[in-house]
Amino acid sequence: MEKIGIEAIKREDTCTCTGIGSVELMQEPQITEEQAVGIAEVFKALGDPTRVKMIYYLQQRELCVHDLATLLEMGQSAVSHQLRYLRDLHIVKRRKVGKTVFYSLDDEHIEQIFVQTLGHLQHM
Amino acid sequence: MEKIGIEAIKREDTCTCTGIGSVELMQEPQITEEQAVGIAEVFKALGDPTRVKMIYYLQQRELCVHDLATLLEMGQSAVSHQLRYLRDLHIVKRRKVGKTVFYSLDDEHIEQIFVQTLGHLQHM
DNA sequence: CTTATATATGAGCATTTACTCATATATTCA
DNA sequence: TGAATATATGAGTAAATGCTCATATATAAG
Repeated sequence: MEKIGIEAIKREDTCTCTGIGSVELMQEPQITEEQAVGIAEVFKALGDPTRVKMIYYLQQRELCVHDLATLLEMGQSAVSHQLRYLRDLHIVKRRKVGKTVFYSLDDEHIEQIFVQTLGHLQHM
Repeated sequence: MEKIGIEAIKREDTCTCTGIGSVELMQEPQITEEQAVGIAEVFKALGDPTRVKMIYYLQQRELCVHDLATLLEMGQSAVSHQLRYLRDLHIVKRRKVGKTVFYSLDDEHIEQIFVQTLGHLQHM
């Protein structure tokens, strides 16, 4: 992942762009790789049409796997795999009642991010 | 993409989960495939560590391709490809000065989504 | 015009993703 | 206990992704 190449060295020697050394002026707290990966992980979880629909529906009400599959017009297995993915990220949680497993949103922050973004996108 | 299979038919016939027909009670405006794809597209654009860093830096100041490559410790080509991707989504815009091309954020909504999400993630 | 520099882009490739299929597990009911 | 149902999961696969490498384009300087 990390790469130190000819390109990096060449880069240092040549361009100063504005001539004011804009990179050096970048003094605000730099973002770390871990932070960037963590932020990207959350956005990535919301970055798929199937998961967008899932979260959209679950934001309205708790739903079992079967009903989600019906709403999404998808196979049970595919839905279950996606729910597993979202559960690993603590975005959804399970509630088991007999044979049935009900899913709901597990993170208020994610929910707010989702709803706020929906609001933003309506004005675009 | 659309699939009408044995699974879908079987599903209709059996489970009612709570027995109150929770799917039928889902009467709020359903999300369309196009809407879900559009929403997912935006989140997906923010769902990569490289692009997260890019947007983080560009949210602070306008930067040329070269300086971005230096900050990201990445090759010029990779950075240019990602900028192209973000530009196609109107998330960043170009400003050309001689040989140099400066990039900055192009969408106030995306910027707000990004910053608000960063705020949320700090409290998790 | 020629050379150097800044950026853009097409092709190729390894990895990741999102599904399907088959099957495992868990629970209810006869 | 055995059959039926609801969900979970591992393996396999086609498509998407994010990079590298080579090269094209655009501009400036000599």
